Amino acid sequence: MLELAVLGLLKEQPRHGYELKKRLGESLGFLWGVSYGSLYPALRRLEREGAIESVDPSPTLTAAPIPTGSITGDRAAARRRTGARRAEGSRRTRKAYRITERGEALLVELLLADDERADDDKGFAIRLAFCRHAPADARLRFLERRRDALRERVEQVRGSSARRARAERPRNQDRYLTSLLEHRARATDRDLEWVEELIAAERGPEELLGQEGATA
Amino acid sequence: MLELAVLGLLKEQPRHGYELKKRLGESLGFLWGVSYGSLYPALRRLEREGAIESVDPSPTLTAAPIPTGSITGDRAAARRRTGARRAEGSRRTRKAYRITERGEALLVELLLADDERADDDKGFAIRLAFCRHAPADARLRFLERRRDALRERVEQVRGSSARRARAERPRNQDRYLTSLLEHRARATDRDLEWVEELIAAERGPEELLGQEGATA
DNA sequence: GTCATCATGTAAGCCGTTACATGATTGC
DNA sequence: GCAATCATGTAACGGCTTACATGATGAC
Repeated sequence: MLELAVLGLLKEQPRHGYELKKRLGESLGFLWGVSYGSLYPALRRLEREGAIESVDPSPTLTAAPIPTGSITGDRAAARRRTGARRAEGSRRTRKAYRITERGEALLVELLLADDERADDDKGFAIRLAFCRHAPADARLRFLERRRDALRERVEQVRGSSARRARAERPRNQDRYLTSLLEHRARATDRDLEWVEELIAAERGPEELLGQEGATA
Repeated sequence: MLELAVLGLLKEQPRHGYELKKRLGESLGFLWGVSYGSLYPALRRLEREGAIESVDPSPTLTAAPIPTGSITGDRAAARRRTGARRAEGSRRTRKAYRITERGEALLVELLLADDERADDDKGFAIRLAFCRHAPADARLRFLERRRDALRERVEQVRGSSARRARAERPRNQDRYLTSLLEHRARATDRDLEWVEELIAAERGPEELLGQEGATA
């Protein structure tokens, strides 16, 4: 999840850890709080796997022809000050990363991965927030998968209610669980409608948004 | 969370681990999957803390006058077979627990604890499913707390949308995040309404449910 | 020169998971 | 006597958190 978010943000532009955390907090703060204790290890992990690479230090570049050496402008300023981060010395000061081709593949893979979180509300929300960085077809599959999961859930909740109605007519002293079940059923129905709208918009953007067409 | 659920179920009646897991899976399976790997350690933890106690083995009882020696009936049968679980030998066969007074206090405490999960949807759902085992006043405070958290969230989401509208008019290529925010705002509004209904029902059960009044 | 902020990292811990090991009871 | 299932437990790991340690830079 964290890795997906990192890759998503790095696809926009190279950034360093601190900035990533700030960005994450700004856009997803309401459903997620990332901490350094997980962010930095994640960055090293991703670098080890070749999904991202440290930008700036040397001419050993594996990937594409992106103009090296300017992250935001103040990156260049920082170099002027410190002397290119001491060329190779004691490390410290900011370390920016850029996404690689492997990273872009990983982004799609993570978006479509069906770990436990695939059917999880929060997991879906986070994925959705970053799915714009994935190609259109992956995005569509992602949404359809969610739709299917929700449909299944609707069935399930219905079954569950039915079972309860049958079995627990005697000791039915828990109106809380009942109410929870009902509320969840309604919420799931709405989630489903929403996702179906998203899918429709994905397929025929012409009439549903005047802003712009397909992104990828 | 797990401990809360365990205490809740044990308040109904004494049970052993395996049974607890089954019950948990039945009633909350749709939002939770408990595993032995966490259940059994939790039981030992709770026993160590004096929140629950092993039922049956000896006449060293700390708590109330509950008829010892019959958990479901087949408990007695099991004893007949194995010889009172070998009195004190190699342990094995079922080990049932009963909630203590300390445990009942802990149940209330956990219900009202404001750890991170207090403002968390899933956390609330699980608590709600078991809050019927808490006294009425604790239940009411629990619901009010949730209501307040949701109200705050509504504000927050509104603020967030406003900030986005102001700041990101230029590079607004993410209709996904926008849609997510809107959907969440609506969902939160509905959650709030729902909780307010629960609170109303809690306060004046007369007209809202014909089944039974306050439980505790 | 010192304080706030930017920036990177480590260590310990929490709360759960899966996978595995083992034993007892029941039904056939 | 053998399989299914009931029943209890351990080990290793996962992903994330908090708290802590440290260092660089810029403002005053």
